[in-house]
Amino acid sequence: MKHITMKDIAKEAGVSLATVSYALNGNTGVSAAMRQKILQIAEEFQYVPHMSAQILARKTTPIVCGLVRSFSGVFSNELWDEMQDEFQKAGYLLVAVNRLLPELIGSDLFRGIVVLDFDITDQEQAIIDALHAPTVYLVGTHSPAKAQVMMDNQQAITLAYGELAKSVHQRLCILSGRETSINNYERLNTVKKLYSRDHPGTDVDSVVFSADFSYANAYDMSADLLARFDSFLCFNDVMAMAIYKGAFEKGLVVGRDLSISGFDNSILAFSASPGLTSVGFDGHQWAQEAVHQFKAAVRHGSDNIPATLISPTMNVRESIRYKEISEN
Amino acid sequence: MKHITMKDIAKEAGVSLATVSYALNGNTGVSAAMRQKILQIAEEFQYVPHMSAQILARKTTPIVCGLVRSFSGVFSNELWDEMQDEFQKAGYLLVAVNRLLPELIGSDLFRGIVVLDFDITDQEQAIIDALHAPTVYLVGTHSPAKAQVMMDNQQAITLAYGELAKSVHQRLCILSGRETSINNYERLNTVKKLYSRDHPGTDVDSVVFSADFSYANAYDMSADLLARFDSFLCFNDVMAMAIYKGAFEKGLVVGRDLSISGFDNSILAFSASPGLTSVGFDGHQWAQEAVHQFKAAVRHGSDNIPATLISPTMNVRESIRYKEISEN
DNA sequence: AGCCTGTGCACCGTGAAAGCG
DNA sequence: CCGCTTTCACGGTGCACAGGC
Repeated sequence: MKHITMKDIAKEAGVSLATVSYALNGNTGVSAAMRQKILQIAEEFQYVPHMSAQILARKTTPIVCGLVRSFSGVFSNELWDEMQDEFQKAGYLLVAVNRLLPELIGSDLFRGIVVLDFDITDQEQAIIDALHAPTVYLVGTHSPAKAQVMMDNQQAITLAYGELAKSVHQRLCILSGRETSINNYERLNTVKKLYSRDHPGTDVDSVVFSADFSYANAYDMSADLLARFDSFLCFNDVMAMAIYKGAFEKGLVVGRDLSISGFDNSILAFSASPGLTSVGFDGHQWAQEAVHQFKAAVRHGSDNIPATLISPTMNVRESIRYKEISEN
Repeated sequence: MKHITMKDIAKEAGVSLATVSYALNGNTGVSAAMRQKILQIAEEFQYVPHMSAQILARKTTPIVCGLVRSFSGVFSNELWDEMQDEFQKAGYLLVAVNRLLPELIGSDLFRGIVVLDFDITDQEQAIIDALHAPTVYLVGTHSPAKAQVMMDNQQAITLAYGELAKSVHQRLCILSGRETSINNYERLNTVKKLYSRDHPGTDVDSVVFSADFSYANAYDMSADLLARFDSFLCFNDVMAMAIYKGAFEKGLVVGRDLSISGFDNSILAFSASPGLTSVGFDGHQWAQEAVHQFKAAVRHGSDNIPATLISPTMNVRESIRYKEISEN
């Protein structure tokens, strides 16, 4: 089962390798008739270019490495699909990798990197930086001067906070995530300001609890928190589900006895009972911006590219019990 | 920012390219001292082999293409991690792609394919078959003679059925998935036999409903189904969550007024309230078998490799209300 | 001459076989 | 046989150039 090469096509067409190359690549220097003939033979032979040889000869590659470790949070199937589409439209091929293997990403196989995941460690950051390859971060990085497409955490958490403010439940608990996360930092910073504005004189830190974005941690804290609070601003959907569970076990009904808002608008949010009100981000827009940034990084390097912010959308479901509004 | 090549190392070490090649590849024909020197220089220069050139020269590649379209079902983050680990141990590098791009998979860049997803279309199947590349299916294929690592659907659905049989709720509804799915076929076939055995004279088909593995479909049917049944054998967790929602909206409590079992043991199952009893599969074992099959496919081709079955595990949570057992 | 069509060949980075003291 | 070098092949690219009208 031999692989078809340009040589086979050249022999069949009775021309040289160079002519075949020109014809297949759409370059000038071949007559329309000859190009047609060559393309037809290529089709007939089911010719597929040898990617490695192309990369070697062209000294560039269309393959983009997507670093994605977890699919359970905001990086959903939808975003994954959108990313593939958008990169493909731009002439790239996106593949996903789980781990930062230097032998892979340092090997000139990839045109660049899209970091589609949370919380790159310093060590991983160092590996990426050492590559000097076009890199786009979709999740926040400690290197602020890099190409980034961030969610607008400030706007998003303001939306969530505002939604809970309309609730009958006013004993607010803020369930935050991992301290090292940029997203967490931005959200926390914003919500602290909002809380301090609305509750002058009270200590914000007394209502902030960190569960590391983890279900298990949030669940462990849930019984205690539910005894003291009735309104929960969760920094991701997973932790919100843990509060659901704690409430369920106490016989409390979400959306009646307490209010919750989530973050990410993941599959958990709409499949929960009752549905979890959650802020999310438009995957299509995100993907488009990512490709846009990537192109810029390819042209000018990853440094000093202004970050793009993705606007959040509020997905209202039934997890918040609103005040009765006296409008007639 | 020039890429370091073997030539640079050769010049630095004062030897030929071939010597560098031998030293780096651990081949004989180099003195221990020279090898040491070369390795040290490579380290110092942070040399990373040019993967494309390696593939071209070696006429083989360590990269394996994982075809994965959705991460929401049984193919979880856990399995993705396990796969990476196991393939890496075996000397391969796994990357994930969510679309069957002929220009990628036909390009000799990949050593083979691992189909990690559900329901390959006939067209996609034809593309894969035409490649004659080592291929392992983790999800069931209509080509039965191919290397496969399947979940033991028969045993799994028997476990789920048996668990529901212990429930106080005996008006059983079987919520099945997509008709074209092999997994669905196997599960349905098995459960029909079990049901017919236990309910002689009744028509199995009157309790089987297909919701295509989809949340929306299952939700649309839920109100009707809940009026007629109180025990739900769901062929995936997503549909089970839709029944949760329908029950919630009717004021019914899962695990008290009705019983449900899921399938996949996904994040939905343990984060649901109450926890969803669900059969799952050990990701580690699955990954190990996949690599084992892949190696066999590399050696002997993908045809006529006996399929491996992965045993299910039953994860009991609180979604089933059991009969009181009079044991003292 | 000037334009068009097609060819020869050096090159990419690596690996393997053959050669040589 | 050891230790190293020379040479070629891998598949494709694209420049420089040749030949025809």
